[in-house]
Amino acid sequence: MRTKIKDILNSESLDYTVNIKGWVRSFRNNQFIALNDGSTIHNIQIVINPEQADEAVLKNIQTGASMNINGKVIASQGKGQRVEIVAENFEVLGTCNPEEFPLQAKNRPSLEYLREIAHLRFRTNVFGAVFRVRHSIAYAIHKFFNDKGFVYLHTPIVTASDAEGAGEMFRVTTLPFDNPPRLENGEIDFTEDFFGKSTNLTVSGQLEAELAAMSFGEVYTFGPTFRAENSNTTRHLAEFWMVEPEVAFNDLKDNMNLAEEFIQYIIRYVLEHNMDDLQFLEERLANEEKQKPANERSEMSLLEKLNFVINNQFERITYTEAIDILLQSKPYQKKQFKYDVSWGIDLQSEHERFLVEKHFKKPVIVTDYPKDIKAFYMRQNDDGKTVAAMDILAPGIGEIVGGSQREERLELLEKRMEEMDIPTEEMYWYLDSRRFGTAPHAGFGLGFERMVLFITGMTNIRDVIPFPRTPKNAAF
RNA sequence: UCUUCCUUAGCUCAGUUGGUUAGAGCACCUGACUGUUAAUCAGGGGGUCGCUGGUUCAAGUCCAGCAGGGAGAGCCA
Repeated sequence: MRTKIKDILNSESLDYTVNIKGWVRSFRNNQFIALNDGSTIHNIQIVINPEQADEAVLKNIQTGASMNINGKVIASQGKGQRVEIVAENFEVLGTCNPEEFPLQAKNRPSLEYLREIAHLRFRTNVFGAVFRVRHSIAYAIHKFFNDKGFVYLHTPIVTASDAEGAGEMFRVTTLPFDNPPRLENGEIDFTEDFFGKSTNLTVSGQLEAELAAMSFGEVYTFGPTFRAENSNTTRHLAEFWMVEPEVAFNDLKDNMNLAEEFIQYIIRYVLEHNMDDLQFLEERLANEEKQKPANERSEMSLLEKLNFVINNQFERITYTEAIDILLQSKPYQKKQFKYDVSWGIDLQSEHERFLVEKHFKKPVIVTDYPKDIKAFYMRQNDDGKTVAAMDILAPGIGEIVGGSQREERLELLEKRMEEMDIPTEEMYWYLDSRRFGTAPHAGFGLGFERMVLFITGMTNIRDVIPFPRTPKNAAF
């Protein structure tokens, strides 16, 4: 029966026999193996007697090799660790040629290089920590909603809905791309396609979630999402995971409260369950920041930032107030913004960063945006100019949540769809939810990887998903 | 897609105003040592300087194109 390294390190007991299996991180002095099994960021030290070992076996104890070890857990005879394992017998299960294996203990591979060997990068401390934390965040999301009585809804990955306008879509088809069937006017005949119509990968499960919310009251989705945008940034992926709660009878304020509670819950959960990994990631971030000029370094360490977010309420301002703050800001008056500020503009990155990182220095919820820069389904406010939208902006990440109260009034929704050229006939199923027992409701979407970025302090979204899909890259 | 920067050994990087045989640290290999902590010490091997073309007596170095990557912007989560 295999014992996990995490359990040995967490246990107070000594002088018991264990079997452990894992991968060699380093082999020192022909005698000391640092072994890691992924259960924790920490290694355990295995002490072997080189005189008892076959020389051929000894030679195979190389960085990256997998081993099976039986031995006794004892108080460490040396300094640097509390316990160690004296091996009684051991074997190398899988060898690892050091001339070919790139992850050697003393190497300092860059994150960019590790991205090119994403199939091996799990075996590093950084990615071990990141993906254990990623797992915890995913689990915390399900636990949060489950404990509140939400129903987890699996919305379709292949959709025919082309209406939402959340971005460019990936087409799904079985038609031969070199010679597709065509109509008389030359257009491709999608009635011949697998689904009998043009289909794409989903860009959002929101519209389907709204339908289910009209029965269960509280639902959430958590699944892959695809955007075929040619986005090359540290915070965009072509394939990413999104969480979308949708709650009947909630208004915008309820929606904000839910989102804030949700984010704080996740952070609290990770602080409670992944402190070892967070401490390592905090150190990693501190080292990365040392490379930057002093004025670009963040004022808080990773753990300080996370504690700050759970201990302080998010700032809540309306779009109109945000514009006023920007107009009165130093960078605006000194003409340091690249983009002009006036009521009606979409906030640019530089504006969001000023509000979040300079002015409020904490997460900010901006509400009630002009209706012309937001989606058709958002509830129209009485002023006739704005909609009940809310975006949560996080330091270093930008928009981490986008949500709104939805337009539940059929006539107003139909009118807005017509204004925005959304085909109402095709969307009859969506409009039916407003025809039959419509109710006020609200929801939001949280970018899962952006949340992982925020919590781990990593700076590139490609380093918080196992195998990133970005323009020109679908390796592994 | 736009702007900008980068590409030299397995990894991280030097390489001067263009000038002989392109360097360092680590990794790797060989040997020594054996309570080490990114073990240490001595020795050794390792390069189509991203690719293609151009300028020049001479190109890692200058110019152009292409490819890949980073950062920022747009779009958004």
